[in-house]
Amino acid sequence: MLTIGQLAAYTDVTVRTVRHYHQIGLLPEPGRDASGYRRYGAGAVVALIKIRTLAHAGVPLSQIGRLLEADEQDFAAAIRQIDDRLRGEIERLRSSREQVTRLASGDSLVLPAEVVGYLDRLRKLGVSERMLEGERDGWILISARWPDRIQEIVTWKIAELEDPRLVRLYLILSELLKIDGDDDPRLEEAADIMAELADEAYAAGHTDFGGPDDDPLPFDLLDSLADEADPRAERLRVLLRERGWNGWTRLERLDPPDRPPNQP
Amino acid sequence: MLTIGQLAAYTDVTVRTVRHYHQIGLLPEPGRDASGYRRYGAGAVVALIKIRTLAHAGVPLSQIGRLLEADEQDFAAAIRQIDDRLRGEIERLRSSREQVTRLASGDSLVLPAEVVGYLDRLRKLGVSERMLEGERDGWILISARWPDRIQEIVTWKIAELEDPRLVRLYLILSELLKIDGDDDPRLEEAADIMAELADEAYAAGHTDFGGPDDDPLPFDLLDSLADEADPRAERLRVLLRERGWNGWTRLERLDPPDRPPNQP
DNA sequence: GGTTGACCTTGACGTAGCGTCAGGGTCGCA
DNA sequence: TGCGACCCTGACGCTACGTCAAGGTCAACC
Repeated sequence: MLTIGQLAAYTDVTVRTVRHYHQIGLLPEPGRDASGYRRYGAGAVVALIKIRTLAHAGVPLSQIGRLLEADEQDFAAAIRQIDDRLRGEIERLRSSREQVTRLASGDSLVLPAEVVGYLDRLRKLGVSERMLEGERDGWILISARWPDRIQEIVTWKIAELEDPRLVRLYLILSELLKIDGDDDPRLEEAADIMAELADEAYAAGHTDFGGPDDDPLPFDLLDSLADEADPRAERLRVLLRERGWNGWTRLERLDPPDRPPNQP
Repeated sequence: MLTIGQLAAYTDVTVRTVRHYHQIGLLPEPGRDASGYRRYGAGAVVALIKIRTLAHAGVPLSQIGRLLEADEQDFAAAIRQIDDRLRGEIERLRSSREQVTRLASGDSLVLPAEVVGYLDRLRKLGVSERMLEGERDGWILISARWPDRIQEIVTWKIAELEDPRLVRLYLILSELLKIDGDDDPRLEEAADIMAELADEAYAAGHTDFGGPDDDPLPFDLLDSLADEADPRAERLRVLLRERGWNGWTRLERLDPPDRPPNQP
């Protein structure tokens, strides 16, 4: 006859685990010896091994009791179900792991590799770290909303960087973020560039500025992300309104144009 | 500005989760509007996405805070650690799943396929289901103790089945289990066969009857498993002692032989 | 025969990451 | 003016045990 410790050691579980199984009625309480110690026979070892095997496979303890008493058909069905759960769980972990391996550097935090490439590109162009942090946060929002289209979007953004005016825009904003002045003339230059680019795109018939669907929330979020990062973002929006464009990360043509604008 | 429900929907977590992250200080409490509702900006969305990504990857919430503030080096180290954990977890689940797929039939409950084959073999020889259940339990003990040697052991047991006397022994025991009689003469015949086989093996120089190591516990367990299954097992042990053999699943030569034995 | 250390007993609280009421107040719309 | 869908705090529940606490027991050693 075994003590609880010997039983636990033999079946490679903890003593607490055995007692827990008693508590929930999964393993029957054995008889006691003269001093009140539990004494186990071989049957308990077998029962505990069965329980342990199923529990280790992720079967909820609440199901194991029924499972061990089920007939072959029910058992097989339950096993299939458990296997499905396991497969799903493995898949979930596998994809999590994929995500995590992308987190090797701070830059790629929760961002797909494509976006990291884009950010690196900006960095090489001379965009400041401060600006890059803002970009990064923006891309986090974008990646969260359109995880499937992220490659397409990045490709498009990279192509846009061919235009030196856009690069200039980035560098201006980058510079402005470094200083504190509230009315730097370069803010106007930035607005000029943005409006100019928007005008051209509009003329070329591109109407879906900035995004592939109709949900305005992501764009509002991107806008307010900029606002939270720097108060001058709002000033820039005002300048853009003066030039006939509403919004910020997704520009909308103001029709009829209201320049000068009525600021509320 | 978003309400907590909108934030949760956008980041694909539950409202309760957001509140939980506030509680443990992982996500800062935002400002409140006039009626006490929490109002979130875009920064909160970004922060929550970061948290969610790490949490989903299995990073403990208690580490996520530090992780998000760590520098690139610490971050990379932590990520490696997390990746290791994930890999281990996946491996564990994968092996669990392997185990579970073996559980397709009741027979194979927690038993490797080789053993199931052996049990099938016994069944075809005409061994009763009652007897098979006992065998099954015994093999569970054996598989638990020598998982690596199970193939070897099964192979050896299958080879032994070539001897018609052993088959006869199984069938006798099988028959005896079906009836209730306490002193069937076939019990003596069984003991005769067992002693005869043991004598031959002893003469041939096989000293490790029944098992590949010196730990007596598994054999004691196997013996008492038989005792628990049927009280006549003890009677059989007595008969074996009379024939010069001690034990049951692992026979030991009594030297000097003490026949007739002194029963206590 | 006393002491020590490893075991056993019950009981109860702690853990992680939320889910799920309960008992309220609020918003927006017909 | 209601109604349903939100929001608030507080608190208990869940899984599968881990981990004290406060005792009793066993075996060995001095």
